[in-house]
Amino acid sequence: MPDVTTALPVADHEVLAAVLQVRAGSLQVLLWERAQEPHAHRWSLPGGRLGATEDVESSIRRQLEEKVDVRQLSHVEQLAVFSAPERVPGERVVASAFLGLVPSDVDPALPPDTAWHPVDALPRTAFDHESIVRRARDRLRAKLSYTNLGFALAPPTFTISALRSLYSAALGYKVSATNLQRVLSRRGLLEPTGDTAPPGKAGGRPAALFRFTQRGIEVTDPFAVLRPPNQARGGAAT
Amino acid sequence: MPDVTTALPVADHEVLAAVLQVRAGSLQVLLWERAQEPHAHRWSLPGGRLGATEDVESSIRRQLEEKVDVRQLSHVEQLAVFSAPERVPGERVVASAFLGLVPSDVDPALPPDTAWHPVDALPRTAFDHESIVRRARDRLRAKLSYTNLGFALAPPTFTISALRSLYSAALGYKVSATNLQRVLSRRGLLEPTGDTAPPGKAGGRPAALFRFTQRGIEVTDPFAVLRPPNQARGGAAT
DNA sequence: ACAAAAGTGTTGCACTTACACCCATGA
DNA sequence: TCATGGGTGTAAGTGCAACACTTTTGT
Repeated sequence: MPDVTTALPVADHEVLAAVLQVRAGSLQVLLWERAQEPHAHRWSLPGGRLGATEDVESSIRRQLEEKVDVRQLSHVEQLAVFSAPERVPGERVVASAFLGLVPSDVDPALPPDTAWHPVDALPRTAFDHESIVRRARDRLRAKLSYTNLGFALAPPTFTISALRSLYSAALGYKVSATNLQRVLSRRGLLEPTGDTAPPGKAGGRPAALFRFTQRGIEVTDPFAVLRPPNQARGGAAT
Repeated sequence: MPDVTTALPVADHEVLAAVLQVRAGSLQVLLWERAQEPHAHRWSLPGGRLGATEDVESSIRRQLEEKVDVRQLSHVEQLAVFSAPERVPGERVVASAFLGLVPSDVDPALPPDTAWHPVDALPRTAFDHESIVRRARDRLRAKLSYTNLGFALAPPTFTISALRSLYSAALGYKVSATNLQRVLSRRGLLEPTGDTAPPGKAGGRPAALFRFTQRGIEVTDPFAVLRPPNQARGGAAT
């Protein structure tokens, strides 16, 4: 076998984040436009080199500070390592990719070279960043179904129809407000604040305001099938 | 903010794998006993340094060759990056962790310092390897429920009761052979070979042999809830 | 014939979607 | 009082767990 271990260290390490937010009815990702070669004028994920005294999650939070205030990030999680030797030109760089989420009610001030782009209509992207965005989008879509991750897309309080818009935009298909409310309520994830939102100009019943009962991520629907016997949910109790 | 980016490169990169197999009715992981400091006599996951010309998956497959023939690995996937600065003593090392699976019918020849250990009764482990094993176990358990990953634990052909034992051992709770067969058959994952296995000494009806229809991993149960409207599975068709 | 093990039929329950209907407000 | 949008009741469909029963072999 060829000796592939001779040149040590073999790689620098960078961290990258696909920061997603529902904006103007579509799921968008934060990108910045490269001014310099390589891949000048292409759009790139925010991030940078891993520092000596930080782990990858601390690092991505630190690096995002200049784009988005960390307090505005409602959720951050690892996606995967991207490590193809030629993934970037020049010195080899291994990347740890992250998914970040921002609630729909915040609109961070951005540096001039930075902008939001719909994930389903990306501009020309640098390196392998398009596949990272796809991974982030797919991860979000999956977790919206079996966890409470919706809290990370929503403002502190919201109407059911506003929440429906967020889920529809993130998932890419229409969601029924009726069923969304029932699913989330049955799981105990939603509670009414007692307040109502003012109706629109055309009138109509004022919508009740809700909040998520928990702000941290939690798996709410752990087993699709093959559940343990005699558990509370699922199964027939004779 | 403190400058954490001065010392470059900040880390070497290693790859580690939790290789799991159902053996003797329990889910076990492949570990080797460290002879030297640090952490001498503790048990460690197989792996090693990332080479200059390989990506992390190629690397872990290469490194595992000396423990388990790569052809015997039925599935390999990334788990996560472990990057705490002090996770190993001395020079900093960032680790990419993998889950590997071996079918229950193979029994690889092992180096003398290497052995299988039940994941729920681990010996004293080195560094952060115990949490990597836990992550691997949890990932396997989750994916057994919503993908066809069972194929990676099973021999090419098997009886339903043998498959039931594998699922029970991996999941950690009893699974009904009746319902397991129905769930997998309904999804089109199982097909009869036409042959039967000889009955035991006490007699009994001979068991039919089955095989998985696909050998690659595939998500079979993608949405727990919030399915797209008017899809084939789930929902009420009027 | 009897015991043992494998596989099938049937029933009941839980969950979800779809759709109709009722409720609250502004003009 | 009428239009508009929010919220609830109800029925239908699907999938899974439990358990009884049938089938097929060895002794």
